[in-house]
Amino acid sequence: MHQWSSYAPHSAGVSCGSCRLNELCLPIALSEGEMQQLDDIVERNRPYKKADHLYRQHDEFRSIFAVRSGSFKTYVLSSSGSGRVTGFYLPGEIIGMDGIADRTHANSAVALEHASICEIPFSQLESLSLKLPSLQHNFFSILGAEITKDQKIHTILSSYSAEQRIASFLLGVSSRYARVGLSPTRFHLPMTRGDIGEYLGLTVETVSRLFTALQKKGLISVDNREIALLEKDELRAIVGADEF
Amino acid sequence: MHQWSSYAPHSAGVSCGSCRLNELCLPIALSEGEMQQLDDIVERNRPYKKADHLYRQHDEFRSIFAVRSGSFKTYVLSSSGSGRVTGFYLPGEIIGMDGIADRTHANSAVALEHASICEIPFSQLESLSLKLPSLQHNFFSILGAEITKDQKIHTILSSYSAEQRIASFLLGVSSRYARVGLSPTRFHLPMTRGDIGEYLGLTVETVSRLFTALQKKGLISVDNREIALLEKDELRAIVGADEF
DNA sequence: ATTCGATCTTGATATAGCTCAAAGATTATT
DNA sequence: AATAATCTTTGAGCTATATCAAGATCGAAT
Repeated sequence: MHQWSSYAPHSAGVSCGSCRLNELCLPIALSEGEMQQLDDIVERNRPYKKADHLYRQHDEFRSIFAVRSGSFKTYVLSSSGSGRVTGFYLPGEIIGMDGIADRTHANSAVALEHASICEIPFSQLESLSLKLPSLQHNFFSILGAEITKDQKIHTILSSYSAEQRIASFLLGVSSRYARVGLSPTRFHLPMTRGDIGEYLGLTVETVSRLFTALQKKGLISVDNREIALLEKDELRAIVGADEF
Repeated sequence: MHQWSSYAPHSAGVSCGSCRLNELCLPIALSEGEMQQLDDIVERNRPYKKADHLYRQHDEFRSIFAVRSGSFKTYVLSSSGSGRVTGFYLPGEIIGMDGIADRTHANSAVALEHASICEIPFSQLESLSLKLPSLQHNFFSILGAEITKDQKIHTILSSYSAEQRIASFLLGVSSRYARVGLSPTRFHLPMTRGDIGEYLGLTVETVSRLFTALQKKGLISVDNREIALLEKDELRAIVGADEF
């Protein structure tokens, strides 16, 4: 499946136990012994370059992947050829659950920048989950979180204005960066305006215009893909009270 | 949580083993002994009347539910009070997975008509899944299918025209009815045009107009909520080659 | 360093679907 | 059976966002 470079597969001495993301990932609340068993099935592949695919639509589903560094987008190709982005995955997040149900990936996943992942072969994860109740529980929670996230996007797409979508998107990225200890107010967007548009059901032009508009209102500052959230409360107000 | 009428809880002699939906539900491919163990944790509550809630947004998550008969919708209330429908659930489908991640339901679920369900307490399902590999496997698949379904709606909402959304919706309902052995070409819609609109990100008026338009084109026939799909291939063509 | 392709911005115009409005049909309630 | 409430349809006009177009900027590759 993967071509191995001279890169040592288990380079950087990385293990779940030593990973700074282990409290956000599959091993949450696992004992040391349990984590070791999980570690034994995790494959730490070579890093991915920008535009490398993790898997492609219709590929056989074999593993789920935890993003260790960098970022990915998932997308589907419509018959007309134009893709639609279905998700963005940042460090500490899990990709590939779209293949569980029918053993075939429903999306393609591609790196947006240099990135590294932990590959967890699904059949081994299933077996181990039978032995480690906390692991089974964690994995159920991760699947549940993906469901909740997707349903939230459903609400966003079915009822939010373009401005609300963009505000909601920026706040979402902000809290996802915060989760892994990065700044919630200044961050780099790894995806293009076009990607954001496809994800939110808007055109590139609308995304660009709204970035400009929010900047003119003083709510954010935009320097190409460097974003600063200057007035989070006002962004929240745009989205509507409930969120974030 | 539930008020018990004089209705006998395990009425109708129903068990997973005797349920005509067991090949579409949690017990797929379970041995007789395994099915019996699952049966022991399933609670078959009194039927629900139209507008009865199965659970409400923010309720503590305790169980998932399999629809035995009738149908439900799930929805969220926005701060502005207007609800947005997040899903419809027909016989043989599972509701409540929106509560797994943070132990609190993200949606409300309400019966669209007289309906009955099987309640499966989640903690018992987790315990039993540790003992029955096939059950764990099935539940992973069901969660995965929910994820795949939600991502498909994402694509629909982010890129389809109103006509494509309606065509896709009707074809989707059709195949869901077919799955439980009902006619894929003539069926009753349990939800209002307004519900469909909220679900698809359209207004009632647009939904109504498109039903009329598709009828005028001869692709469907509409008699209030009785729908007949007359030209499935043309509906598929509207949606775009790939689907259904 | 230069070039080429990709990405981003901004403007002008078009349109799909929304909003407002009102009447008709269906379903629930007394 | 009558009444009320909800749901559905249809029309007319409006607006948010798409489309089309053209420059400007960025960044990867030579």
